[in-house]
Amino acid sequence: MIGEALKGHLDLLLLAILAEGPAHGYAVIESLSLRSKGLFDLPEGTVYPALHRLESQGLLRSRWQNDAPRRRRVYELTLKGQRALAKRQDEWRKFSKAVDATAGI
Amino acid sequence: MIGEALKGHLDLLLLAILAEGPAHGYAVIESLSLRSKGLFDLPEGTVYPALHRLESQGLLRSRWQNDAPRRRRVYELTLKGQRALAKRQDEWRKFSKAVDATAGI
DNA sequence: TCTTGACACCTAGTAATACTAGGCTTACCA
DNA sequence: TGGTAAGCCTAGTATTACTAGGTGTCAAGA
Repeated sequence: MIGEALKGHLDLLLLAILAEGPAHGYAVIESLSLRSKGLFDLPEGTVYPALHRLESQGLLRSRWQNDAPRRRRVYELTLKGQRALAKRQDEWRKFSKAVDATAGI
Repeated sequence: MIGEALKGHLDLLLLAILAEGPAHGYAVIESLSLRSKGLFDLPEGTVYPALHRLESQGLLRSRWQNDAPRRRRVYELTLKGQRALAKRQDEWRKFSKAVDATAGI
């Protein structure tokens, strides 16, 4: 339902969720839905590849958790990821302010 | 400098600019830059195809202006475009609110 | 026992879209 | 007369979210 709107902002959301503590993919999806009150109800095919991308960029680190009832890959922010989050939050503030100003919001 | 952030929101910006009155492409580009204080400094290759797309969707109507010193294609909102703008403004408000809530802004 | 559904992960391919990089013409000014 | 700004255009590219499939485990109910 959100169409193309999310493009370029998903990374910010994922990093922000994981800034509150390590979590596995499925939990991230639920947090996104919860915090956005259902607006960001993202399919797994969106979130998992994005997490892989962020990890390959060094913004996240993951490990397999074997003591859980089911196998889970738990992600957490790296230092680089924390810095990237701060930068993206700042960019988002500027961006949304500029859209507001331009679109007459 | 805005990268992928704009994806899915450009239409809103263009419709909002043209809601203030008819304008030609080049002027739209300048208005965008001005209103966003330089953040939305978009290349022509971004704006012209987008205007064509909006026109093909029936949200804009264009006519060639021949009395100007140079030939210009002047765009204006259709009724459908006005309704689309209102809808997209509403979507943007919800979207940006949800990002704020999710990203800890 | 069998089946359903939630949990939990994955990937190949698709569609949409902003942008790059070119090209064209006309007017104006030094 | 040569350059620059105004003004338009499009073919191709890269990125990215999503679709649509797949795998397997576990718990609860029929």
